[in-house]
Amino acid sequence: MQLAKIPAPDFDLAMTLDSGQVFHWEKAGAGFVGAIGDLAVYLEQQKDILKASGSALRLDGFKPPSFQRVVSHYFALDHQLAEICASFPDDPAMNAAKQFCRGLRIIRQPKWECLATFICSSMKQVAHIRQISRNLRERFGEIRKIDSYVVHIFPSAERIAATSAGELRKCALGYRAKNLLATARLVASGDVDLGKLAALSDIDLRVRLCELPGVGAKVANCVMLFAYERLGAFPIDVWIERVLRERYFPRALKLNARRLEAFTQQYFGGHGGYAQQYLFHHARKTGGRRAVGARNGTRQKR
DNA sequence: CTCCAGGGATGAT
DNA sequence: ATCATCCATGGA
Repeated sequence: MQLAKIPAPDFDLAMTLDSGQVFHWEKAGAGFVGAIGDLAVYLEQQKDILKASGSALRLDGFKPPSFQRVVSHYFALDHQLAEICASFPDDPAMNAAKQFCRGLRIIRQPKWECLATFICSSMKQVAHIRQISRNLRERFGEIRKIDSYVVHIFPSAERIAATSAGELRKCALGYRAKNLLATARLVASGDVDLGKLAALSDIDLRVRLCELPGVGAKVANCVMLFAYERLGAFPIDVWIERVLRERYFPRALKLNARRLEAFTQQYFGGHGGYAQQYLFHHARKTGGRRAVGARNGTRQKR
């Protein structure tokens, strides 16, 4: 197999793929197999070199230089990580996360795939989101082959729109099935043009995304960050909320979502999305989960 | 403001 | 083998 060699300094492939922003890459041999849009891809990292091979359904006009550009763009190898990290606030929680997450990048995901996946993510944990993504792809996604691997790419909005809520439920979507179906229909019909939304301001984009079934503030911010390159978008899930409460507001009792959001916007600044991703990944991987022995009765009241 | 559906992976017992 | 826990949106 022929592997393109792509320079990738300041990049940690494994950590990036395991940081809760993308859910379809699988370990394979010394690397990972997955897809970038319609393109099946195998990847492995050796120090500062990313080795990659890809195969499309249509072989015409597909040349290595453009393939390398596709991979570099997807993994945002052009993001100036040093500058981004230097823009983070200087506090103990942030500094620990920054050190821990060296090489973690916010990647550029296809819009529909990202939106659909995060609609499915609501009330789910990473392992389960991966399972749902696999179910959807294996049931509805087109097949590609890369080397000896078989890859199911993410199904289009049109394909999802042509299914039924019952079919989607078989993919373990539960009540998310009707939201995914409704949003797929809006996108497939052209009533919503995800590409055109890219022209909107952050505020307007968030409003438009939140109009879609199954999309609230958290999912909208994830899609803005991971598919629209709005690096200031700061999704607040339970992990991040826990970090914020414990590390930034250890004494505050009344912190509603509105106040938290106002704080994150002004405190973390234009690269807040990166800061959030680093805090999130660090918390998730270092047992940030309050010592699982929440046994002795004291589950706070909610 | 509060309450809660909903369901599969995960880890504790 | 059973049981509690994790979780975001939207509606009551």
